[in-house]
Amino acid sequence: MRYRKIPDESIRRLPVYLRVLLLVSEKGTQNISSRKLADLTHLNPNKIRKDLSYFGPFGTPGVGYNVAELIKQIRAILKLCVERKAALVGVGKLGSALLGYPGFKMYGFEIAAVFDNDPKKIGKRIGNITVEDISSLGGMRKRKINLAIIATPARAAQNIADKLVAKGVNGILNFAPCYLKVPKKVKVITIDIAMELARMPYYLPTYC
Amino acid sequence: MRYRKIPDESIRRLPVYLRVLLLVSEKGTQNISSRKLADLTHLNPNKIRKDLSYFGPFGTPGVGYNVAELIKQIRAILKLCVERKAALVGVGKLGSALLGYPGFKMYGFEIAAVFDNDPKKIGKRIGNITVEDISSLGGMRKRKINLAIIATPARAAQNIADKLVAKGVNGILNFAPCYLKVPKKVKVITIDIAMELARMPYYLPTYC
DNA sequence: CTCTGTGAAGAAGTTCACAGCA
DNA sequence: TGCTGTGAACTTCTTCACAGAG
Repeated sequence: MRYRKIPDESIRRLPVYLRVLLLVSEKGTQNISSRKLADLTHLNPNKIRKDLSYFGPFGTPGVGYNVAELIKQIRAILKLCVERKAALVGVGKLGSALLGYPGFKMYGFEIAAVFDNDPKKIGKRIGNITVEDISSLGGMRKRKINLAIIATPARAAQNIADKLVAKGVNGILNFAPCYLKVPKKVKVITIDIAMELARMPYYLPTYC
Repeated sequence: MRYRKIPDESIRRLPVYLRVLLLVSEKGTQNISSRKLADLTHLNPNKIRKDLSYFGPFGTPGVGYNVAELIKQIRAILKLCVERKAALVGVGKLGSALLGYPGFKMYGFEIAAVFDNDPKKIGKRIGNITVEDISSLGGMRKRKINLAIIATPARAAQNIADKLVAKGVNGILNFAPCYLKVPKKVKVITIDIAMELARMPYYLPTYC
């Protein structure tokens, strides 16, 4: 495989592959073909082979991919092979939901600290985590937290992002409906829930 | 403007434009240029003009776009000009958070019914809505609900999607981490929160 | 002058089609 | 035979660059 620029879209799909691979792995499946993977993900098998080929020849012609091996490889590509600690900022309804969200574990994420600015919430224990004052964002480096999840109102998000970046965070999952300005080295992924829903009616047959 | 296939990516950006237009509209701004819109959205001004030009010549050379007019036009394109009612299925932590989420209103969405299968939750009042038994999904058509939000565990999602489609729902916002098989006429948008986070480490400088 | 609208060029992403290995 | 890996073709999306309107 010669070097080529790897499409962001391919990176976006790797977690999809990982999810179904973990699923079939639990069922004891040893090998899986790109066609079977395509069935399970509803993607094109050519696309899947191409995506994987950017990183190496992981498969065996005539056989397919070894499930355990491919899981290991995708985890390595995505750098999921170490446990990652994230700070959650904002313990409103959405923040609380994320705190209890079981899905993060499968990719090796742990919410290791929780912050809010509401005095009524600070000091409160949720599960086995104590809500800290947002002004005490320090100690992130010491606690090896370099990811953060922002679940605050939009008006607070930029200010919090600035503070997080200053404290060494270099990846932010942002649920606030706004654009966050950060240094180039910091990666922001924004999930704007209402905005996702907003484009739905366009695809519906309903007239206006 | 001659007919061309409109990129899905352009549709995806229309709600972004709408959001910032509503924002500047509140501040009393009358007109806005593609360059200013680009500043506010962090997108390329050429791209913005191109996106809008697929639907008509909304701007005035030398002046820009009339904010109120463009808001009206984008709402029409996205078919957001009527109030849309959605059913929420699954009143766990995430479902509850979505029920109280204020962001839907700005695009004209209302959660008009809530369903769960937990007897402890059925009949309970949350805000001014009563949780209904999931087996009584009927009456959706009568209540003019044709959108649904699935916030259940993955194992339940497909079954619920089937029922929703049978009851006339033709747009589903799915938070369960799984692929939903639905008829072609039904539009599904899946938000897999953990999966979004899963591709973050790839972009970080951290070694594995 | 400023700013839109748009054909044309360029970049990115997908699919095809097949050589070659098991 | 079955399946991977991959150049090449194709499609989709983005950016450029500029004519023309205000």
